[in-house]
Amino acid sequence: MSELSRQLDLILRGVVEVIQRAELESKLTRSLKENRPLRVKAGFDPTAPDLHLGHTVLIHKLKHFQELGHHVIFLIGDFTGMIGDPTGQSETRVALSKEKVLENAKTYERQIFKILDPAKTLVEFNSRWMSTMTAEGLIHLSAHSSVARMLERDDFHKRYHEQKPISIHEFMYPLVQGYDSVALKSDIELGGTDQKFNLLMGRELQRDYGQEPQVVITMPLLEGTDGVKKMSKSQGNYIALEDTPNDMFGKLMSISDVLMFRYYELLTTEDLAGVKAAHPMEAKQTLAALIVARYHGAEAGQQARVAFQQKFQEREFPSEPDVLLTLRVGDMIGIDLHEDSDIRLPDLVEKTKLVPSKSEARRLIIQGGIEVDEKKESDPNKLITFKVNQRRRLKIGRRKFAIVEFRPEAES
RNA sequence: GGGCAGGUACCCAAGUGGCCAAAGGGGGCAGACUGUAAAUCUGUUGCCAUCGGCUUCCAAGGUUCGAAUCCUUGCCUGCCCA
Repeated sequence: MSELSRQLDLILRGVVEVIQRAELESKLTRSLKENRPLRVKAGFDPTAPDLHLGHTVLIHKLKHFQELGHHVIFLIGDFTGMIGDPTGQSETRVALSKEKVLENAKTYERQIFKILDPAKTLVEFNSRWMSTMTAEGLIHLSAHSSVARMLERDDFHKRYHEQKPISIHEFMYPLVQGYDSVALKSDIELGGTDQKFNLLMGRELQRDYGQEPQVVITMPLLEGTDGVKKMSKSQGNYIALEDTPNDMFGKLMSISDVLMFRYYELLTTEDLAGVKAAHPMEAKQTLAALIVARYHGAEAGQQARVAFQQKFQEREFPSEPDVLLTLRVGDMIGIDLHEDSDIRLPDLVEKTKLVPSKSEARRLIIQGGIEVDEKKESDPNKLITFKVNQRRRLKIGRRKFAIVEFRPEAES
């Protein structure tokens, strides 16, 4: 197998689309002949510091390029982050302070370097060239595209037809992202399929600025834990790389069986036929353990698996409760320091802060979602009695646990 | 600048003077069930409370015994015309 086809093989694995395939081949050929690595760019928004599994689809593809000896550029869109990606029209994003961006960038680096080789990765910020661009420059840049062109973009198009607001500044987003490719002279840009428009804008701008246009490679979007919408911070359906092992494991266990195969396909190199043959629950636990192990180490993967089995399959009280609550005299009714003191059950549940309001606590009790010391309590007027220094174990709903103790004397 | 249509709970969306804490759907939560925090079914989903009370329908005023609903002003969004 020639070096060219070996590289193509790895590069094309799992991709959705390459624009243009022929250009990719000629770039690779030239790169090999001149021994000049290609510049491969992928951009990320620093609005929240958490990377999630959805991002790793892209990062893994970057990793492939890195293994083939190309230059990988991890672009942090600190400037574009201030514009706010037009997807999800509701909330206006808060402008990030410089310190916050730097802080987020640090977090990013820590996370991506679990996959990428730090020595071979160039981390860039697009504020480097964008924050010094003059208003004149910006207007010149915006002259490179048209409103009609912008409205071709699917989400703009939809919003326009649904009579939903589109702000002018949102049109700037693709332009700035495209200009990043000009500034970085990138040969290839990677992105999710939803980024296709922005990625293509890079090609157009590069052409306008007299550069050879980049090759665009799109990767599938990973569905979030709900199995429908793409994984994203704003949807709350994400699994962050820095989730605790137990959280990560639990979230992975909550995905549907169908979604499990998708995750296997995009996030692991496991043999898919073997996965389908296995028992679904076993397969899901294996997947969860595998992914936890990658970001937290092999041992953490095993531990998370054991903890999960303990907490959910056998429904045991976990070794680490979510909350440790200490009751004081003021919390109790019928106080007698030498004997027992009582507290109303809804008050007790509410005080753990694991429930948003007392009404909610009351509902949970009536619906049978509360256990005190392994015993279901469904009377909302029930008084729970505590002896001095007594500890009780409280289970709230399916997966919240608290230990409550009554200490009349303040300590420390 | 002018004309028109809108702004309802976490989201979408019904409601055009009392029967409205506000239909329906989604999402969330709980229970049952299960191989799982999958799927399915059932219940529940403003706050406080024992009956009952309190604060909500963009905001501020007003009309009325009574307003999500009518009026005024303002803010926001979309469309059309300039």
